Amino acid sequence: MLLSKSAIYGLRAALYIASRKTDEFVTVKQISEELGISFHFLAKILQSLTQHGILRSFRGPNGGVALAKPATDVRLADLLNAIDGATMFDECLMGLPGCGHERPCPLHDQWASAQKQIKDIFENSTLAEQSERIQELGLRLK
Amino acid sequence: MLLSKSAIYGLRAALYIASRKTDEFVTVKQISEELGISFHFLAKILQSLTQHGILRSFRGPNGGVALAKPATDVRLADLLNAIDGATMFDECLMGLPGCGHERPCPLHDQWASAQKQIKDIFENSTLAEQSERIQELGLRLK
DNA sequence: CGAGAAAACTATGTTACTATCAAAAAGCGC
DNA sequence: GCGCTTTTTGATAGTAACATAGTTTTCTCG
Repeated sequence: MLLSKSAIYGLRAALYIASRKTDEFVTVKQISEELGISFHFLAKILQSLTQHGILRSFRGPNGGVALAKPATDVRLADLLNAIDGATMFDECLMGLPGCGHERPCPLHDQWASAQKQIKDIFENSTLAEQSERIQELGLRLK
Repeated sequence: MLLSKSAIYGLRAALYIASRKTDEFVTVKQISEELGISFHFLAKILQSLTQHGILRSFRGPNGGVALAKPATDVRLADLLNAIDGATMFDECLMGLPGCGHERPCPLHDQWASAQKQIKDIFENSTLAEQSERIQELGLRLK
């Protein structure tokens, strides 16, 4: 699996929040029910998004979570980074330390190309763009 | 990590064997020492390659493992398949069941493109080609 | 045939990820 | 202030991947 479950859940939840197009807070419970994700598990994931300044949260009645900044300012890569820390975008396919242009592994060149393409998916797209697409095309998060 | 440790070790070991350009048997111990991989762990991986008809093995003195068929007939994808079974080449990036052209997830199209490129790396290259490159360019397996 | 060498098999331990639960802290409204 | 709601935090299991150790089986060669 390319992404961890945590990353996938966090991604879907963030897209769900952004697609609502409102600043109102949503409860974690509602998100978990809408997307079919374990409430407690999701709560912990969203918590780390909050700590990384991607979401803001309020407790108590009418509380919940919301985006901490405009959806145009949140790249998908930021989400993955906040959730899983180091990603596989820069790792050698064969796990060799110090693999690079000077001391390449056998698959280095081909992998570098594919790697760039994957990297671009997450670095060149924002929550805003994606939620736009979701609403226009009626894409699913579940 | 895109590939599991098992897959990486198996890949490197297979390339090592193919690069020797001889039909003589190599011991698992020698491979494990040359590549810096745990002997027992590697033995288990090579065992499954043997069971899938990619390697052949002999016990006892002068025993060891060798390719079961010409290196030109072994695609890298065959190795991954034998080691890990189902790969991530056909999975949805967001883990949604039934994600496809009709009911796509938000990232489906972009991912499908990157996915194809990765798939090609493993399906369109054989042990023969890669070991050729390794010897010509002096690439490293460790 | 017996000794040694090597793969094959079985078992155990370690770590990280996934998932769930329970309690605490914080905020809202009456 | 009190009770309710909701996030936050900490603790606890289950599971799979990673790693190591030991034992058994099979083969070769003297």
